[in-house]
Amino acid sequence: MSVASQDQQLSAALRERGQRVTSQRLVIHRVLQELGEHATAETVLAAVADRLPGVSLPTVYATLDLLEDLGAVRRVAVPGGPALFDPRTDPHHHMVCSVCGRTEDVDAEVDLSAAERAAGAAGFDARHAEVLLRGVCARCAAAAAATEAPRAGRRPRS
Amino acid sequence: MSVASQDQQLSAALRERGQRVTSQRLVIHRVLQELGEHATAETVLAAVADRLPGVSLPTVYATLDLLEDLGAVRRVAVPGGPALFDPRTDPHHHMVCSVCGRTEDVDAEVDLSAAERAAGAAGFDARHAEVLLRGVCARCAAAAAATEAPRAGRRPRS
DNA sequence: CTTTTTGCAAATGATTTGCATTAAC
DNA sequence: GTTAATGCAAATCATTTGCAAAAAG
Repeated sequence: MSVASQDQQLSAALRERGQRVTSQRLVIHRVLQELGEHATAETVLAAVADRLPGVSLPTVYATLDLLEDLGAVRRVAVPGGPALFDPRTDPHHHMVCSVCGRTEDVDAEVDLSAAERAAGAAGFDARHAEVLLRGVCARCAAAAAATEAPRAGRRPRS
Repeated sequence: MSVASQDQQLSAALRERGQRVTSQRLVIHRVLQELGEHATAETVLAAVADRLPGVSLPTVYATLDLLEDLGAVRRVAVPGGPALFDPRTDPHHHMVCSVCGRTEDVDAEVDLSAAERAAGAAGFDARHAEVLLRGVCARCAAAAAATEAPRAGRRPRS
């Protein structure tokens, strides 16, 4: 899909909700698409700053929030880390490394209908479903094997 | 399982790792079991305070962290909210209301092996997998229907 | 006795809010 | 013109850290 047509779609969606089409919204949306990968609000701000001097973090947050609401972006909750915003909106899953926080996509066919049905039965209107994996990434596993580190007291987040 | 035997298990696990068995650790563990539902660190602190005057939040956090590591507790990442600690360790899933943040269990049989395999192929050692549903809970859906509220500007977390 | 845990106070980091100004419509 | 959106600075909230005192082994 072309950049122009993406802008079109976003503009249309905004107008339909009676919200305004601003350069910030368009640029932030584009930039996240171009990044192509999960990004924190800070990262988005940095990437946007070139093209739109003076953008503020609050605006980035507000816009990402809005885009999530519009279904144009998916928020990935990383336990104990800043939120990640994922430009991919097609069905896929995530794995999060408990050690370093690294978050990556997992492409796999999983039938989530049973979970959606159960939620629906409880009166919950599910707008989105994904699998979340927690564990240790290859890099950290290797590092741990090498270090064979101590383990005590208050544990650092690494 | 009796409270005493749970204490035993935890004590054994701690000793095996060369860590100390303290009353804080035992009580926090017990209390979370007794709460039976997802709780924030604050909630745990409040519940623990009765039986263990003087406990501090840092200790609660450190202990919940440790319990998670031991597999005695599961941390549920709620996007844009405080972390929840779930005493249930048997396989189940979660749904989070995007409006009020309410988080509930979802019991459903879902085959996650495809996702685990995909992660493993990427060198990721998955220690845990669950389905995360995001949407609107029954209560908030009803409230929204009644209010038919405005929608603009920076959006409150509600 | 030695080393880990704890409590306290203070720091940090992410995200949100108040408010005056600017930009959309 | 009106009203929503933005930028800025300051506030808030969750979580973590430094350090000396207390407790476990």
